[in-house]
Amino acid sequence: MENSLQRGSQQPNVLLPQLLPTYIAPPPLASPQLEQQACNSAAPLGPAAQSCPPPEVVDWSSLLLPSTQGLQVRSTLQQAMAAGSAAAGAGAVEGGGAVVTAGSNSGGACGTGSSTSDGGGCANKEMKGKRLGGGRGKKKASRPRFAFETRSENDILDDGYRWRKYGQKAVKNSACPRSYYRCTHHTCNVKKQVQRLAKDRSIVVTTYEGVHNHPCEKLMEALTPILKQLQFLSQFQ
DNA sequence: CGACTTTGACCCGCGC
DNA sequence: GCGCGGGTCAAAGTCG
Repeated sequence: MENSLQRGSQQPNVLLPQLLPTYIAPPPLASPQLEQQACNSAAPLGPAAQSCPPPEVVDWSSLLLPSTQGLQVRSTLQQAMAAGSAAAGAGAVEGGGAVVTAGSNSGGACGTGSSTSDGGGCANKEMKGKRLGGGRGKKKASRPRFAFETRSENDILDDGYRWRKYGQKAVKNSACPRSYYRCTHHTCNVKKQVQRLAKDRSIVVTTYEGVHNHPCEKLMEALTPILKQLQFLSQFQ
């Protein structure tokens, strides 16, 4: 295991734009469509992929710029998102390479697809029996969900929230495994899927599902001093 | 010791 | 009805 990468804080040390799914309520898409979009963007190989417009490609590194440029991009993306990503096709924000550091999520080969018989891993297969009561599996939740692409060397975008990985799976027609993350906040049930494009591994497809019901700690941290400064300065006007 | 990742197995929806 | 594939669970392992 090489989870020596981002232990404790899956986030890279770079604070990505907080625009993400958070309080910009993502447009509730018709779930089937959305799912398909997310699907297609994640594994655009199938024939159906053609019918689905490509999601936005965002260069996070540009968003990190302290200048207004970053803000511009943000607003652009926000608009795109607000415009209803289902309609997609929205303007693609694209840029050069990413500056983001911190190791990628390794991932790599895992029990692929329909569970390879590896022999390693789970020692006690008895736990199979235990699991019977867990009626979860795939539930087509009609929660707000949207996907977008980012160009980054990082699999995990630091959107200011903390995520816990709860699964990884190889996806059909894609050489890259898909990782599943869940917001670590107790009351928050937001999930996200992360997968690299098979044809262009520099692009990460992130699919968010749900809306955070709690403030973004990092955002608040970052904004607090600024707000204080603004308050202070406003006294002299 | 707690938080997190890894990873095989399980569950279930959907297409055929 | 069956099989496939995606999504989730949870034990085990790792790390700070």
